[in-house]
Amino acid sequence: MKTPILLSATEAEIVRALRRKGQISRTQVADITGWSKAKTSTEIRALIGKGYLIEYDEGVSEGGRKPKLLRFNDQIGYVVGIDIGATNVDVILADVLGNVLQLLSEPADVRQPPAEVMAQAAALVKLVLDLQGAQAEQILGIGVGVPGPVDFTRGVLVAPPLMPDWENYSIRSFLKQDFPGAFVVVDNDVNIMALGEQRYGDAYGLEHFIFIKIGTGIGSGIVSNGKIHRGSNGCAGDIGHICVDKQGPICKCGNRGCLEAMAAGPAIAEKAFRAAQSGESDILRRMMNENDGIMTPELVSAACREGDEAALEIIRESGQMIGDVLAGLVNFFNPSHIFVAGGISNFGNHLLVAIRRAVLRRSLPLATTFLQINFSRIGATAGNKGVIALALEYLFVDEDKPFLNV
Amino acid sequence: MKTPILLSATEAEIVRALRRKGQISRTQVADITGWSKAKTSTEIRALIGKGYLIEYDEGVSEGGRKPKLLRFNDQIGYVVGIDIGATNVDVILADVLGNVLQLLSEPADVRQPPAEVMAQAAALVKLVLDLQGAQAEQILGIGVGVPGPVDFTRGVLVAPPLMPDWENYSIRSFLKQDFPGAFVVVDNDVNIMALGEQRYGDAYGLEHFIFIKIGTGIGSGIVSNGKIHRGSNGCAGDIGHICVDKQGPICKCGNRGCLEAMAAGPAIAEKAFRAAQSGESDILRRMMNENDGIMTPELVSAACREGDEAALEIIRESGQMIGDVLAGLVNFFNPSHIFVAGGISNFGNHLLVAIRRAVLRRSLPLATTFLQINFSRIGATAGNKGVIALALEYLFVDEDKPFLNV
DNA sequence: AAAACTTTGTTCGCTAATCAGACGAAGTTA
DNA sequence: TAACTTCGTCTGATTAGCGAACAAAGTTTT
Repeated sequence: MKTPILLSATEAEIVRALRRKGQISRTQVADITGWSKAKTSTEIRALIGKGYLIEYDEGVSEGGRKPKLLRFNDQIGYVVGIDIGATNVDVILADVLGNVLQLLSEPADVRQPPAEVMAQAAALVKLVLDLQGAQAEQILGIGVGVPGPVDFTRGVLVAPPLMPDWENYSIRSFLKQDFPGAFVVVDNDVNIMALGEQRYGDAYGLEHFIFIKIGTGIGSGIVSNGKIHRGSNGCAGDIGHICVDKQGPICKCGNRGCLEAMAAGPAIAEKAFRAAQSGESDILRRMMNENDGIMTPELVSAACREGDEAALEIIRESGQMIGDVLAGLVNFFNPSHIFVAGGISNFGNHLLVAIRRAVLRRSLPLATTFLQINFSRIGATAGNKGVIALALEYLFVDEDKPFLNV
Repeated sequence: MKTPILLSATEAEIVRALRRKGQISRTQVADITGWSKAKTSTEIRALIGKGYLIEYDEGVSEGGRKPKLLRFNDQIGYVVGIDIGATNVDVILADVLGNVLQLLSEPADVRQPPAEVMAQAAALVKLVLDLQGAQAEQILGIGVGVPGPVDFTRGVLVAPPLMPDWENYSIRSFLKQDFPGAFVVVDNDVNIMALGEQRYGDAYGLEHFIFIKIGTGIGSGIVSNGKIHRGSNGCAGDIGHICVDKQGPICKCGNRGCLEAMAAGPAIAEKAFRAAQSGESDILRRMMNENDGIMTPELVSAACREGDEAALEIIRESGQMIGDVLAGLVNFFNPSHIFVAGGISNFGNHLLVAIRRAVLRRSLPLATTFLQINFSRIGATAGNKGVIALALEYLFVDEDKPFLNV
């Protein structure tokens, strides 16, 4: 099967309307597009004939005949999302409505050679297919998220710090071997989380926002004028190495005082380790001892919940540094919303309050008056939702506007 | 006359093609659009009939009959640009091809009430009309640049720090009184410089770049995915108050160590003043004495050209601080180019080198490998070109896509 | 419960948009 | 000078798309 599915300009407009509304009647399509009912009707008949749309239900009457509601035909096939994290691979099987049908997650190590990791991912894809009783040929498209900078049009990583072996490795080519009928779209993991938030989260319909993920590293996804801003090399949003303190500790990137080195998970664990050892915090010390002497950000989170002052202070410091950096970005970019996600977001409101306070203190009033800073409520699943959203984004494309050589 | 000129979707496509090429033959239009020659011919005949296009010359033969080249009809009227700076108002009269016909500049003080400044601008517009022997009715559109945050759709300033009286003052309404036939588009001055650079400068066709203006203040215009990024409140690009030193001097915004307060014109003059007084630099002292004891950035610039080490060090410091901030923005935004303009750009290569060095040191390799940082070669005139580009941008609009209530 | 209205979606005839191809005009090349 | 090219127009033929009428399936009024 040829994919992505090419649509004429008229068909593409119907699909756009349908995507916005989820379900739609013929009359609504005519209203939205401005076409005559006649044209609308024949166009939709054609789309149903091709198997892309189906009449699935009757809507409620508004004083007359009930409308027949249309939606995408979930029988035409599946989309797959592959969310490659630093330590895990998630594989999601969904129908073309975006409903998640199967979800598998496995530990994985992206420092391994790309062929191995991708083979693992491909095996998982075959597994979810089996679980669903589906065939590989039924996969229409695959969206892939990777924790590194991506050349979006080529579907290739460029100079990824976490996974140097992946340089110039073509994820698209690999997946094309096992799933020749499917198109493959690859993007950076944080961009994908931002996309997920925009499609299925609180960022729905927003024009300008920043999605920031704080875990082992710190990265961000940027949406400008409603579209993902990837930058000229696909590495936009890499805020982890913005300098917060010229005298700060040396980061693995070689510079001093990077945000990531001072405020992310490892830095938090490091500070907590010292607080535990020095006796500054009994709670942290106890927790660390119960954990074989290993300090983790999760323990700090637990200590916060118990009200441990040292742990709280560590979190506040992180929040302030993150907020200081965000303050500059708010001045520069003027987003309407900032969404915070990642392991660190489990630290709760203390972190958020510290971030907000730092941003408000250092940003211009005009930029902060309507600014909202919140945790992503879909947080941990934003990536999973995003890879599906990415695949669905390119499931139907306007034949007049070719965009990438999938 | 009704303006902006509304075009059907087909007509709009021809206009887009024409804007890209500047001049075009019917056959080229048919090739670009994919329409039949018949349709192309009749559509163009209609546009000529309405007076929007003219056949102005014959092109060179490519082995057969010579094409008749089309372009916009410069007889249909004029566009006006009003570039309001902190200390000057520039008024430009141009034809619809973007050729500057008249240009007047007058000192002005934006701290005056807006009605006065706008009256001055309107008088200048009438003056350029007289000089050209043209009538007010012939003005099709007016592009306005102002040194403050603009709500683009309303054509109104919001919370402008330099010009508080302008809050909620409608530039559009004022100009509509004197020039009821013209549409009015208002934008921030740095956005406009970025637009000028994109249309008439070295940024031609670039997708992602930052235009930074360094003068009394420091501001930037951002282009993402080929379009001006204005942010959710229209104040994106306001990088002058990003913090470079938490222990720095207090800025007029109330915070400490803002980039603007430490690296812009006044800070440079201040440092030079001290160098002159302390005797650290004889050249600066002499120059200041010859200037009635008043130190200005221009004097520092002159001292640099004479090789004064103290002056050069001041410039290097400014460059480094600007570069430090830009480094963060490069990581975040990943532009392909940064263009530097404003009074400070007269300081020459020492400044640029210091900026580049700081950016290269602190930004990620991937983001800097292909990054170019240069002075805007159209620099001082970028704003003038930008206001005309802005007016031309909305001269013809697609009737199906209303965008602003001009 | 029948009659009158409403809304949805299809059918049908007509108009206008648009195409392919022929053609004349105006060049260049052999 | 003849042969070929390219540009733009013109001419039927086709088709896309509209409005209006209509059938289907509701709801509201009487």
